[in-house]
Amino acid sequence: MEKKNENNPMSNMRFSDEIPSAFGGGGGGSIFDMAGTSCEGSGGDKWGSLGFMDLLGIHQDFVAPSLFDSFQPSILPPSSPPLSVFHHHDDDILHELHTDSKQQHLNHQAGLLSPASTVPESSEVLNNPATPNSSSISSSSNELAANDEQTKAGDDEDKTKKPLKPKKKNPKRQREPRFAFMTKSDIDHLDDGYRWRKYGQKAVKNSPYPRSYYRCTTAGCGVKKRVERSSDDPTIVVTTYEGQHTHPCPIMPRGAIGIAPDSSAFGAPSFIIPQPMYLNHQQQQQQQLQPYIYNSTPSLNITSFPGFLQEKPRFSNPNPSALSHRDHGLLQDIVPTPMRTEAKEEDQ
DNA sequence: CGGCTTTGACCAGCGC
DNA sequence: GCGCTGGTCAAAGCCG
Repeated sequence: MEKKNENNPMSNMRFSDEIPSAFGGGGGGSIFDMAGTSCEGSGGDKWGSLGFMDLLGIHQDFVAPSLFDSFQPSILPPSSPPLSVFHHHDDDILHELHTDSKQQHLNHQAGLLSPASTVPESSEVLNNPATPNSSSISSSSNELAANDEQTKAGDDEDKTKKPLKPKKKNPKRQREPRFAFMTKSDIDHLDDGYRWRKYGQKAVKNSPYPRSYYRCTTAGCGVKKRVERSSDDPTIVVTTYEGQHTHPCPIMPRGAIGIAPDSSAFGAPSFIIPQPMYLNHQQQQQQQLQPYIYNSTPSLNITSFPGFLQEKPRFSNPNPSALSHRDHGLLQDIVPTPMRTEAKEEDQ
């Protein structure tokens, strides 16, 4: 297996709710380099020195404060860039992934859109409440029935096929909220302080890079995460968390202020996702010419996908105000996704 | 030996 | 109904 995450310097991270699987449409948006630090997490032993929890810590130090501040629409200056952290509550995320760019295009054509119009999915999504039980872990009578059928079918074919397994078969598969971010990094699997076990890998359509599936190894914790690389930019890694950890992070990030484990749904910090702010065309072009880069550390970039909004309080920063005094300027280093999308459109 | 990754197969959902 | 694709399972193999 490619235990390639080692010795990797911090990378650039981007936050988003979810990213188009192939990135084809151009995800991406805001990017700002952040200070990179080596991993303090134990996970580093396996997955390298990159500690996501460190990243989180960095967020505190550099990003989170401003993000948190900025996430408050009311206090966002008109020119404030869109936020970079998003999460999903369902499943339509996939749908979004595939339609996101299209939607953004439409949005852009419409000019400055209201966040609501930008993220129709937010309200469309199934929004199934995250159930205590991991959706993929629980079993049901349906499953049992399915098992029976599978078993029967297996009788006929298991000579040549693997024995059928009791797959989950929930009528409406409930999905945990999701939280995704982009990371510009050589490292595929970021160390976020939790322990993950890879349980699958799939080729991604329109992308030469496979998608890996990980599950939190802690007993009873059904959090999953997907990791894939952008086909457009192989240096960008998309990590999507799904579910909530039912346990505290094994490795607390240094200075984990405001990132309480219990409020951290995905092993990621809790953010208040602001309504994305869009720049007008001119602004976008300007920013595009001059990408925003926060140079505290040249290695960490965070990109946002303005198409996503958060609406669950549990993701809100426990104490945004405590951070509000910090560094507002950083937010302005975020480049809105629309820029990229628009650029692509123009290219075509 | 335990934990993890790899990998091929299977299942479910969705679009056509 | 069919095919495609995403997501998951679990045996086998690897590694410390």
